[in-house]
Amino acid sequence: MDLDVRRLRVLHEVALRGSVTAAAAALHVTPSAVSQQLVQLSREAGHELVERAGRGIVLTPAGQVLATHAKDVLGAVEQAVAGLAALHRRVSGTVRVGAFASAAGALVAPAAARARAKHPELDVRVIEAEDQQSRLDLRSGTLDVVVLQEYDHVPAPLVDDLDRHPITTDPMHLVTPVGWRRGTGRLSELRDVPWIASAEHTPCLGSTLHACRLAGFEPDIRHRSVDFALTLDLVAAGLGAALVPELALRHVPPGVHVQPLAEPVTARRIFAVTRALGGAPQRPAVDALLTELSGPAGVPRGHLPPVLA
Amino acid sequence: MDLDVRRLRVLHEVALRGSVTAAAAALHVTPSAVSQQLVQLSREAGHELVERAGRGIVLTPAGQVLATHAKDVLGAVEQAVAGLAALHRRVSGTVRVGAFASAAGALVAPAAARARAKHPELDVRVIEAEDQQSRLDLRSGTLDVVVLQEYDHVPAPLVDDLDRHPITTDPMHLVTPVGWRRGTGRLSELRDVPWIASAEHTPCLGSTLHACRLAGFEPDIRHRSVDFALTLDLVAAGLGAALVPELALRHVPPGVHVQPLAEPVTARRIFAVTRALGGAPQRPAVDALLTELSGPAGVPRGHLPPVLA
DNA sequence: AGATCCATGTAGCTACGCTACAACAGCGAT
DNA sequence: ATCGCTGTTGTAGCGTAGCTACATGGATCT
Repeated sequence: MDLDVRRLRVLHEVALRGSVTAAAAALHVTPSAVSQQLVQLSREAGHELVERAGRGIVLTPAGQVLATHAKDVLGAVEQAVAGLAALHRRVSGTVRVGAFASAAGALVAPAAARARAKHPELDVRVIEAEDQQSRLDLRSGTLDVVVLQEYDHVPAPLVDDLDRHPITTDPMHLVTPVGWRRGTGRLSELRDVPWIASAEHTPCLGSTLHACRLAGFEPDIRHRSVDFALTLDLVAAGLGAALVPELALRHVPPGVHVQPLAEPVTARRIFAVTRALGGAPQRPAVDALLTELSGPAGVPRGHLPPVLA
Repeated sequence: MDLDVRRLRVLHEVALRGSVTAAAAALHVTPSAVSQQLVQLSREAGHELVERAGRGIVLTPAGQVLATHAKDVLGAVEQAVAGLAALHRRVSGTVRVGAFASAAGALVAPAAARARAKHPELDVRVIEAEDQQSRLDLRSGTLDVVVLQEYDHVPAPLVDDLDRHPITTDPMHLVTPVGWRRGTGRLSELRDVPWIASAEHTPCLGSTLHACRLAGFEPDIRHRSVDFALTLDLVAAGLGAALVPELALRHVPPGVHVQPLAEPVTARRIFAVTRALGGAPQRPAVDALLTELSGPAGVPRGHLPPVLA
C-alpha cells in the first residue's frame, strides 16, 4: 500500500480547514474531487476517515490519526524539497509571504524588493491575508512565511510546530485632526472626544480599548474602519481621534496631526512565522527573505512622515 | 511541487540496489518504467539524479541527497500505515518474513503457524532468502522481518537504522558417519579425516574453519555443500565429517551420528531484524510474529532428533 | 415550507504511467 | 576488431486514475 502524497494532502487540508469545501478551495479543485479522494483514501486505509456531522463533516478517530501521520509525511516531503533547493548555489525558487495590509506595504514589500535585488532568481510573492487565514495557509503549505502582529496585552500563542522570527516592534501613534488643539500626547486628554477604531474582534480594536482604559476612560467609538488609510481620512475630516501603528503612517493625508504616544502603553510586536521543519534548516530562499525582513534595515525610517522623522 | 511517493520509491530502490534493472525487478516493473520515472523525478527536482557510469549508473550528489530524503518520506508513509494498522483491535495484515533455509524451516515456519493460529486475520509469508539479499529487501520494504545468523567469530554489524530482536543461539553439532569409531565429541580427534563444509565466502564455512583451527588443525575439506540436507547425506555416505547447526538436524538420515561439540566453541546467534521506525512502535502484525519468533517456545525441542532429545 | 449550504454520486474527458519493442552504449570474449 | 551480452534510454500505444461539470440528497436557518 502506498498512500499517495496527493491524497494525504487532501486529508491534511480537510483536517486543517474542517470542511470539504474549504479544502477544495485551498487545493484549487472542486469539492467533488476532494470527496472522491477521501473515499479512495478511506478505502485504502481500511477505516472510515470522515463522517457527516450535520451540514458538514468531522474526522473520525482513524481520520485524525491518519491526518497526523499525513502531516509528518508532508513534512518529510517538504524537507526533501528543501534539501534539493539547498543544493543550488544560488538562492532561487518561490517564497510565498502572507501579511496583513500595513506590514505587507511597509515591511514585506521593501524586504521582497531587497531580496529580489540580491537574488535575481528568487521569486517572492506577497499575499495580503488576515491572521487566522494566513496561519491556516502557512500550515497547509500555501504560504511559506506569514507576518503576524501581536499586541502587548493579547499574546498570540503559536500553536504547534511553527517557528517565530522577530521583525520589529511597531509603536502606536496618536492621530488627531489638525484643527484640534494640540495636546501633549497623553491619552487622558482625549477622554471626551469621538474615536475612530477598528472593527469588532480585531486585535487593533482591542489595543485601542486597552490603551484608553489604562488611561482611565472608555473611548466613545463613533466610526469604525479596518483600513488605516480610511481611518486617516476620517481623522482628516475631523471626525475623531485614533490610535494608528507607525507602519500605517507612511502616507498621511493633509489635515492629520500625528504624535507619538506620551505613554507607550501599546505597541505591537511584528514577527514572521514559518513552519518548523523538525530541526532541519529552512530553504535558502526562505532564509534569504527572513534575513531581509528582520535584517538591520528593519523598518525603513526614511519612509516615515516628516512629523515623526 | 509534490514529489510523488511512487517516484521517491523508485529512487530509493535505485539507490539501494545500484542499478535500474535491479530496482525494476524489485518493483515488479520494466527497467523502462524506472528509467522514465527517474527522468521525470530529476526534472521535478531540478537536478540530474543519476549519471551513467560504464554499463550502469551511479547517483549524483543530488541523487544521494534526494535518496536520503526519500527514505525519510517512505519511513513516514510506513509509519502512517502502521498507525492505521494499530487502530484495528485485531492483529491483521500481511507480514513478509525472509529467512535462510534452516531457520525458515525450524523457526519461522512454526512461529508463523502459531501466529496464524492466534490471529486468524494475520497473513504471514515466508520467503527463503540469503543474507545480503534479504537485508536489501528489508530496507526496501519488500520484507518486513528478516531472520539472520551471526557466528561468534564473525559479528555481522547491522548497518543504519535496523532493529535487532534476539531469537536463540544455535549450537553446532559434530556429524560423522556411524561406521566411524565413536569419539568423545572433541574436534581434535578428527584432524585427519575428510571434511564436508559449505561453499566459499559463507559464514558457515568460516565457522567450521574457525572451530577446527581453534582445535589446532586445518580441516581437509573434500566436499562442499550449502544445503545441510545434502551435507547429511554426504556424511551418511561415509564421505566425511561435518559441523552442522542444531536447527538443521530435524531430519537426520540413517547412518549419521550426531553428537554435541565437546567444546562449544562455535554457535550461531539467530536474530530477527526489522526496520527501525524512528522510535515508533512496530505494526501489531509484526509484533505478533516477533513474539512468536522469540517467545518462550523458542526452538521447538520436540522436533529435535532422538539422539539429541 | 422554501431557500441555502454542503457533501456526494455520475458521465466524460484528459493525462499519466505502464508495457512492449527498438535503439544505443560499454565490457568481455572468441 | 567483431560479436555477443548486459544494461540504460527512447517511442508508440494502451489502460486507468483523477479531474470537471452537473445532478442528487440531507441538514439548517428564516
